[in-house]
Amino acid sequence: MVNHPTVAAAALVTLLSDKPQLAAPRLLGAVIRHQEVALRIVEVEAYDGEDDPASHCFGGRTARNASMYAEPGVLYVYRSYGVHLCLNLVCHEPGSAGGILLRAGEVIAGMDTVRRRRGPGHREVLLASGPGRLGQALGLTPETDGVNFLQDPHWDVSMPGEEVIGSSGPRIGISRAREEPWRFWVTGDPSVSGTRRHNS
DNA sequence: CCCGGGATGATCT
DNA sequence: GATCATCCCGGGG
Repeated sequence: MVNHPTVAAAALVTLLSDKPQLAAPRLLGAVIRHQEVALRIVEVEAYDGEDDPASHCFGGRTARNASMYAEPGVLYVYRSYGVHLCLNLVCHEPGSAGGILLRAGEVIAGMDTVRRRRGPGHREVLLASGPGRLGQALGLTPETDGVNFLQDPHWDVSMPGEEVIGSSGPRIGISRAREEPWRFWVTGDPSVSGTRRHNS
C-alpha cells in the first residue's frame, strides 16, 4: 500500500491547506504535468488572502479571483498585462483564500511541444523562466482556471522527490507589501527568472 | 552584459 | 482612467 495515488494526493492537499507563505518553499522541486509536458518547479511566490495587499484577493471576492477561494487542488489562472496567462495552485487554510504563483520551471518532458509553443530562438533554461513563459510552456488557456488537478487526467502535480536548497526574497512586480520575503527559488538554478536584478 | 521603456487589454475604482 | 503577480527588444557601455 505504499505509493498509492490517494496517499500522494492527500499529502499534496495537506501541504496546500496551510498558509501559502509556509507551503510555497516546500513546493520547490515538485513536478507539474499537463498532458505530455512536465516542468520541475524552481521558483514560486506566495499570495495570501484578503489581508495580503499584493494578493488578487485583497479587497474581497470578485469574478476574476473566485478560484482562489476554492479548495486546494484547484488551479487559478489569471491574465497579466492583457497577454500572458499565469498559473497558481490554490493554497490556504480552511475557510480562507490564497494561492502560490508558479514563476519558473525546468522542462523535463515534452520539450518539442514546449519549443513549438514558445517559438524559435530560446535557450533551453529560459523556456519556462518567468510566469508568462511558464504558462505558455504548459499550454494554459482561460479554461484552465478552476480546473482541479486532482480530478483532471490531463493535469498532475507530484510532491518534490528530493530536498532542495532554497532562497527567499521580496516578490517581483508588486508595489505593496514589498517587505514580505514571499518569493522562493532553488538557489543557483539557471531557470530562475529575474536573475539580472532580484536574485541574491 | 546591463538598463530603460513600450506594448497590450482585462479588471476594478 | 489607473493599475497591473510581464515580456522582450533595442541602445549604450
